[in-house]
Amino acid sequence: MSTHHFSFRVGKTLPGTLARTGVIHTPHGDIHTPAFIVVGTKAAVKAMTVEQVKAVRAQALLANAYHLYLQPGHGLIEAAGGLGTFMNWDRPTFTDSGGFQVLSLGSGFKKVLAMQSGELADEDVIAPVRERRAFVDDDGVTFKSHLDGSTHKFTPEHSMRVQHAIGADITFAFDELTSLHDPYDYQVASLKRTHAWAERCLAEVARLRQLHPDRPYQALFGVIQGAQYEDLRKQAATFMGSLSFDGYGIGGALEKDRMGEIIRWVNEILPHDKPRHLLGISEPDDIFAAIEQGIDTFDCVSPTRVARNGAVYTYEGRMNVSAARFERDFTPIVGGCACYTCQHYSRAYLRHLFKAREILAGTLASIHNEQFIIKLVDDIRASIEGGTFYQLRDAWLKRYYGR
RNA sequence: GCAGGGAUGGUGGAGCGGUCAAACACGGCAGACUGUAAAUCUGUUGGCUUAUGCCUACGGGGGUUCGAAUCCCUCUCCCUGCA
Repeated sequence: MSTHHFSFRVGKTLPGTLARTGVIHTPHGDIHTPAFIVVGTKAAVKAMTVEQVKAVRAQALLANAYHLYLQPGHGLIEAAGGLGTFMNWDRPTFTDSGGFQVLSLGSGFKKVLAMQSGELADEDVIAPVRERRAFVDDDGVTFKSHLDGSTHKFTPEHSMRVQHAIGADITFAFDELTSLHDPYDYQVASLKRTHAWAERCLAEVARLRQLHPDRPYQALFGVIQGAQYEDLRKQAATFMGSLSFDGYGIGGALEKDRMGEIIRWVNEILPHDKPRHLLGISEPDDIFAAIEQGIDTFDCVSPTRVARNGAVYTYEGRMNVSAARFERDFTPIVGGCACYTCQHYSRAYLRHLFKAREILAGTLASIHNEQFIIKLVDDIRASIEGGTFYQLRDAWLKRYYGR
């Protein structure tokens, strides 16, 4: 198997489900799936060194084309020898296309990401047009930089060129994210646009590969949209599955209550011999549901973001370690946890660091949270190999959510 | 000693007769965070009880007034000038 190519091999499967183990082979090494991919948007996992990220057994890292285009300036990472070399990360890398920013800087700017359709009022989810910093049309997305307000046009071709220059092993097609609150008509129009963009991404990548035959192979994953609608998700999986992508991302608005169901619609249709990445998900119940329905990899900012804001994972659920009740709790976050933080520091010390606004607080909490979620996914992988998936799932979820 | 200026809730600091349990900031407490706009954002923050309720509170005491953190007298302490 050439180290300069990309491949995916399915290992064990779980009868009666879409769950499977596997190995994604990339020019920078293998990823044993299911796997949690840590997020390092701007070529850094926030508050963590690469050594710390390796120590929590992260197999791969995902950065973002939008941020790396704006922040260090276009061309710098390419000049540095690519993303991995630049940031001293020698394992596999992914880049997101900037598609998420269509939503997070557009209709979802300064809003919460809705995970249930009826839960919130539209005005809590949809930003007024005048406040938005991203505007979509059929050609692409016009961004007003969150850094300096300057205007940048991202098209499918542009995103692929940026990702090509960054040099990640796995790239994503440029897509449009919608909100659960966008009307059906808009979801239809948006999906059509995302599909047109997918074909443009494939064409541009083909052009770039021909132009630079010496470069290591960069895989391209197409992204399945369609929000919470079964017909649109299936249509998306059918169309995208027929194109020559190396793998697939499942993205967009996912109703939490129906996460597994939505993923199943898609994964029953997508080619079974290609990897499937679930974009932006890491809550434990979602992870179990997604893996059961055939998801191979995840990425999510939640473990580190939540950590910087004082929340840490335990087997009994997530807790805010800066709470007063931990003032004199000299036990580790999780007894027996193998992470550096739990091996050396107490809840009381972490609480102190958060109250004292010490930067170390976010680092120690991030180490624990990343380790916790990575271990969870690793344990699930082992349970599929060992045929104990359901035992692990039921016991784990009961302990964590108390239900 | 004389003249002037101050003393406000955990802290700093507004208010200068009623709409003041008292702006605002910080601190405290609680919560949220799912392809990173965010080491961020919400809520709350005298007590009792949970109400268009009562009590206690704006250095201490005493007044004026229907009503005072706000005006007057006095005491204590602090600051700035002049001696």
